[in-house]
Amino acid sequence: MKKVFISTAIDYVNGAPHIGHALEKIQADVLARYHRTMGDEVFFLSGTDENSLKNVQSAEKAGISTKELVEENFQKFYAMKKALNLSFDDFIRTTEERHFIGAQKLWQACEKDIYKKKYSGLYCVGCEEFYKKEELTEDGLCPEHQTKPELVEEENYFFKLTKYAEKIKKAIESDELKIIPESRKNEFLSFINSGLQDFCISRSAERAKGWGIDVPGDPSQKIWVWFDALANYITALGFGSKEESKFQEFWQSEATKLHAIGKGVTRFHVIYWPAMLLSAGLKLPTAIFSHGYLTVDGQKMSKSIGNVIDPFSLVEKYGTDAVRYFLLREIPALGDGDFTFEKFEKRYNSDLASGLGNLFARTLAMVEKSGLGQDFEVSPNEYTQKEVETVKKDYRNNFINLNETLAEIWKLISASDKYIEEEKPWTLTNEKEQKEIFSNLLYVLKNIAEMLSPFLPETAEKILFGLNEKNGIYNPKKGEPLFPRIEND
RNA sequence: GCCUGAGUAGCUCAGUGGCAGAGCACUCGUUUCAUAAGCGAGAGUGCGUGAGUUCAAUCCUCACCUCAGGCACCA
Repeated sequence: MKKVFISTAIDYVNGAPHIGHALEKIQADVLARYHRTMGDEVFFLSGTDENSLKNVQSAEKAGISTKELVEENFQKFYAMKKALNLSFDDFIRTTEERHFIGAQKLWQACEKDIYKKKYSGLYCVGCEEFYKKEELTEDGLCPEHQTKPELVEEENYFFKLTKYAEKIKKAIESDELKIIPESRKNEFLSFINSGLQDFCISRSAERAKGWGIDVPGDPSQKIWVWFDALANYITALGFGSKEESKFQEFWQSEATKLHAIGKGVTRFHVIYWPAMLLSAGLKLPTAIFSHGYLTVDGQKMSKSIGNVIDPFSLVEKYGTDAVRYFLLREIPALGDGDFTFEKFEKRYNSDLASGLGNLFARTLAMVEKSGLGQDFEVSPNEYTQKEVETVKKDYRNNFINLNETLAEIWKLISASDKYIEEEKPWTLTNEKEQKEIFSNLLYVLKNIAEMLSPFLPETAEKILFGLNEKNGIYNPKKGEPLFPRIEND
């Protein structure tokens, strides 16, 4: 049995989740469910990143404690699990003790590559942030406060990234660390070739306002959030704790280890994270699945434009599987995509209501009306079996391109509708002929449901429940429409 | 500014050195097993711009334009 570790990015809890967050979780969920259906043993992880300084700032703005803010927003992110039917095996918050312990252990494991260095930069007291010259206004002022930033010098810990450049490059080149999509691979190879520099992995506790994880042995410094955040993937598995069996099983083994992340943070996952792991003498992830971003009506989602789409209200209005379907089918798995209600409803009506839902309904209705629907023994003909096998093959080979895989499944739906039209089974009186046609249709529906189960788990279950099959014997019963049509006036 | 990728029907995209494709949307026809769903037909003439290579370019080369991404401490 293959072991598979799949993670989502851990979200930054200074606000509520939007549909872009939902996209990534759903994609990762599909991959996790897919591997389970293939018989693999899966550990699927998600979580929240709670140690960022930004949380401290957001809490101050909101006039509540950082802890309160983080707790409130964690709840909102965690709620996606139920709303979107996500099958996480574990959910880690970086403020949990197990994470603190593990992150500090990881730091210690990297200690030979960590050194202190003075760092100076332009610091805006108002923002409590360092700015680069380019980020300032033309007059060299803070863009937020229009004040002149101070030149601040701080001693921080740095990590010897340079030491691992070659090894990382080789891992990427050889696909030992596979970057999906391939197009990003070259981007990072050229990034490495342009020369890496050591990076800063701590900030002063004062600047962090006491929020975050202490640097082991130096409480005047906090671990930089990225070093801390990346560690979640292994601290959740018990790294650094007394009970490391999951860590051994799913990380330090030949297990597939895949991180699903947004394209904007790919660098941290293909360069910094591997370097940290190499330094600590640990295994590297095997694949980075770097998805694109969502726009709404062609525009970037932003609070000021007011076009942020809330996944919860979408689910409430259209249902979990409809939301999952739209995001998985309309948005290229590895590219950017656009959300509009118009597109959503179009997809819903044409693919789900008129396509899948209608095919299911008409098939069961026909079988029911024919009177053949009891203890129906299904034996599909060769042509049908072959057709299904062809789709299944593509399904397995190209699964990662989730939107294309769905399109492939839909070809079976369309073919079935054509088949029904050609055969017109309701006009037949010959029972044998009818039986053959229904046999083929029920068989296709069952396979569609099985292939669909990672994508639309509830719908797949409903279809299988309706087909009511045991050992090739079906007792179908028609239920409520899977996806009632959306009527707009 | 530099690097990479992309620019094809209303929309989303596939594709090939030799008469330009699919799905959705649209129009017409048709059917009733079905969620006013299905099926068939049709219209759409479009390969970013300019030049070059070639018997022949949407596909190759060059330049340009537009867009997206990357160019280190941003979850």
